[in-house]
Amino acid sequence: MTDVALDQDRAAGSLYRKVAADLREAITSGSFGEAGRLPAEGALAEQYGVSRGTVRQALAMLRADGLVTSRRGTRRVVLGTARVQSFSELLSFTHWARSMGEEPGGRLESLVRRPADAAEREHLRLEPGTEVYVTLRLRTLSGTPVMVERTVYPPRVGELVAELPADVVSHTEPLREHGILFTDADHTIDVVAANADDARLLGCRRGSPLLRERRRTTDPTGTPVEWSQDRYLPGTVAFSVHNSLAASALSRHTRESD
Amino acid sequence: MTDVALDQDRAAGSLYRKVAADLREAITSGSFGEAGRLPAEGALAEQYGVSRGTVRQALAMLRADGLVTSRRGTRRVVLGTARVQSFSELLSFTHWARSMGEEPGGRLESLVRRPADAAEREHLRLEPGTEVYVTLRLRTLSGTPVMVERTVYPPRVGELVAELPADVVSHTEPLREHGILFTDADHTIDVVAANADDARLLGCRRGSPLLRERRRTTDPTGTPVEWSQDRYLPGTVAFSVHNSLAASALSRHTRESD
DNA sequence: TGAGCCAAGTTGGCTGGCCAACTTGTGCTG
DNA sequence: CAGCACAAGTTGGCCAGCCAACTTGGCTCA
Repeated sequence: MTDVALDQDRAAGSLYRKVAADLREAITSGSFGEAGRLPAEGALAEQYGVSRGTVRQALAMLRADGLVTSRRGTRRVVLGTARVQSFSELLSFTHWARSMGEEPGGRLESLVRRPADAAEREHLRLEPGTEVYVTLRLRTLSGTPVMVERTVYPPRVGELVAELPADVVSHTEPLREHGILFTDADHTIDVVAANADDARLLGCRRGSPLLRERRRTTDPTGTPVEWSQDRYLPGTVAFSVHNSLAASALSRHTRESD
Repeated sequence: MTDVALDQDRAAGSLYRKVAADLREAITSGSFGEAGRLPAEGALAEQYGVSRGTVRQALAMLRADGLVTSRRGTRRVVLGTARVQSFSELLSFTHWARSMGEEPGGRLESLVRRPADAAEREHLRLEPGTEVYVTLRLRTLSGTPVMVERTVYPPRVGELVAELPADVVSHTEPLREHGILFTDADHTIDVVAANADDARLLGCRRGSPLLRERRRTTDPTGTPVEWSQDRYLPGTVAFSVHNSLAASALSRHTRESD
């Protein structure tokens, strides 16, 4: 809460991220009370030794995460002290599992290289005839199977994935070290019936319902780096979203439109 | 794209919203090409006759919606021309259905008033002994049932809902006219089995899978105004989310934690 | 006592400016 | 011809200031 707190590298680089991280911690630890009020922007600015604009930038992040309200004329109010997962926890099964204290596992069932079909070319923005790498992995939490993951990689990424040992837990971490960055993702969530492979791997009956998440991930340049389809056993996970008039990131659509 | 475009009340109030709305339309109509580049911030600022800061505020919205990238050193790149639904389309079944050209319908199955249980008090932040209004509604798209909606309202809101005719299609619209505003929502999405009521109303078998969305909505002050549980027939809808390192709003968690 | 006015406090919005970090293309050099 | 250095262009970030819109609580007045 003091200037000293900013000296710690609690967040990368920019001032407003540090302020946001500090405020986030203060909020979730209950410093302002459950439905309490935040100090005024001006007071925070003085406290952190930054301009009001920087404080507003930090508060906008907390606003988007649903931690605080923001309303002209009144101090900001603490909405909830619930922990908010970071982006990477959503993107990486491994990272997510570890942040919950569970032990993530993964077993590569198959990895094939073949020409991309029309849908894959569309999603990964590839030229006709381009080859893709397709993986099928069973994912476990503390030993119990929870998810089947089918991922299609473009050549540049797939070549690196193919080099990885079959028992490597995380794919995204070694990819990051090779300069493949994951910065944006579009997710679609619905329900499907388990096929024969799903049933065999997850130990459920064929036709039993699975929670499906389809995801296209891109790097900072907007180039697709992965197109994945994950199928979860019901009861193991749920997806949670916050949106607001101020900053929305969620939409709902019918099956046909995708 | 010109100053003239800003004269139209395409968006409420603030300049940056108008700029954002205009750019959004230009992008989705393909003015910059599928994976084309946007003009520089400075050029846009001059074009719209606003400061660069205002343009940046507008672009931040498009960034959060996943329409454009943003990367230091390079012009912004168009990520996708896919239409992005507005917040209200997510919040209101009625609004959402109409935006797709479908005819939304709703039939009130029951409305009871009773003391809130522990979970309801928790979600709506009510004092022990407070009474809530609980509705059960069957929702249809162009006549076919797609969703069962169970909503719990706090007294202030429930009193208004109870006054509405049983066949009114939209609840949120009349509520807005009475000063009840919906500005923030937390959603949780998972799979459940249909119970007897679900099966009867939706015409499916008992135990068959449904896509469940639980939602707590708050007004600008952070006061909860509704707690709802919607159960969709599989294949009728999917939920779609965009997130990015820059502005994330999504998280994933296990069943136990909620 | 109750209603309404009013002033202080607070956030929303916008401007103009400055510098740093990064990308890209150009042109030079070995 | 390959590779490197460099400059121009662009976005990220931060600041200081100003005004408008709105909320709240206290005060006044009937």
